[in-house]
Amino acid sequence: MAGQAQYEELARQLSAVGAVKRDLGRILPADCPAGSAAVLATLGRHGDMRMSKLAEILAVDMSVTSRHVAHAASRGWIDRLPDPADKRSRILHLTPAGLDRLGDLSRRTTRLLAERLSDWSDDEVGQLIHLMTRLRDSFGDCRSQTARACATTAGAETGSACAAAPVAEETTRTPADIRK
Amino acid sequence: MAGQAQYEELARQLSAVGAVKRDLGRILPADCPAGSAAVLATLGRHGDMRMSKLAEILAVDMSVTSRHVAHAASRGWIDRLPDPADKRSRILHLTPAGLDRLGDLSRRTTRLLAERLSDWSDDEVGQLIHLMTRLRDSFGDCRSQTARACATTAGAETGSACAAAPVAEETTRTPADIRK
DNA sequence: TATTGTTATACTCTATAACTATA
DNA sequence: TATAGTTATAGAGTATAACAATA
Repeated sequence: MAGQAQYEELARQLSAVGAVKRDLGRILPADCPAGSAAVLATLGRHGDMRMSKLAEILAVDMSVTSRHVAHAASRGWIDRLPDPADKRSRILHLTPAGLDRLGDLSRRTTRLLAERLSDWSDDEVGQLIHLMTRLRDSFGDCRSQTARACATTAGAETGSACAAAPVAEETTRTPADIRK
Repeated sequence: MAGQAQYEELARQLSAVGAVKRDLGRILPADCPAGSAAVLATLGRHGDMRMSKLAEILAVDMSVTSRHVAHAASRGWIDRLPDPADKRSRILHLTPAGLDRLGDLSRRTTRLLAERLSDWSDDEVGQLIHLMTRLRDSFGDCRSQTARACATTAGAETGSACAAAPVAEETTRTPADIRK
């Protein structure tokens, strides 16, 4: 465990990372906001999946995911195929145009990172990736009942710690109509 | 330097950190949004400073800073004292109430981090802090002409790399009225 | 004429709630 | 009755632009 001063500093640095994210966001093409870019990147990394699974990976409410996905679909970057096993479900699938777009996004991001981190060693970048991944895992990468599905579809995941601390709320779902 | 796959993974993890930030944001008191909390934390860490300096540290446009500061000031958490050296300027100063509030924020944040990172070693937390600080520095902690002031007021800063790559735009300032 | 700070406006991201169509 | 997904609405963060006061 760490001391209070360390936690405070970590909180500050987490807040400061926003500046980096904003910089990365500024190089995106005008018709592809960060939300859609995240959708494309996630599908590119983990393959086809359902809305709920995507919402879980992105750790945002499904309503948010739905909007980002709708935008990407309207541009023809992804298809929302029917799920033969459940007619309520939709299988998200990257189209060739989506792959193209994703390649473009990758090049832009890579170029900026390579420029900014030109004096970083391969090992340092690896360490940062490792620690950030661990951080996300510690903050409940696996929440609620859908947690089991974590390692199912995404085989080459990051080695998440699914048995960590219990998390109160459920992230990918909103309370639903509990009319008291 | 690192490879493209690493940069792509780093970009994904940077995006994913948003979930952690959102979790931290959820434990804030209702009258203190993240923007105001960042203002208080920065003043608590670096001491009194001007608007422009604060905007630079937060790496957001000064218009944004102005709004966050106005909110904090309206709650009595900070004073905007006149700058004897420049009547256009204002010196931001934490009030006793602001210090109280900051203490509260610190306790909330620390509690959550301590809970989530209970299985992290002191050293691991330190490494993450180190790498995130370095990341922010690499992304132009010091931009534009105000860069010189970086180490002036904040002595115990983080050892930023002020002589890094040249940055195109200026972050704490908007184009101003260039009526063509 | 340039700079400091403020304000108005617009856009993105997010969560909550209500709704549909299935299960 | 519960779940998958959609949509409407509201709140926060940010950037751009225009403005006021001062340098």
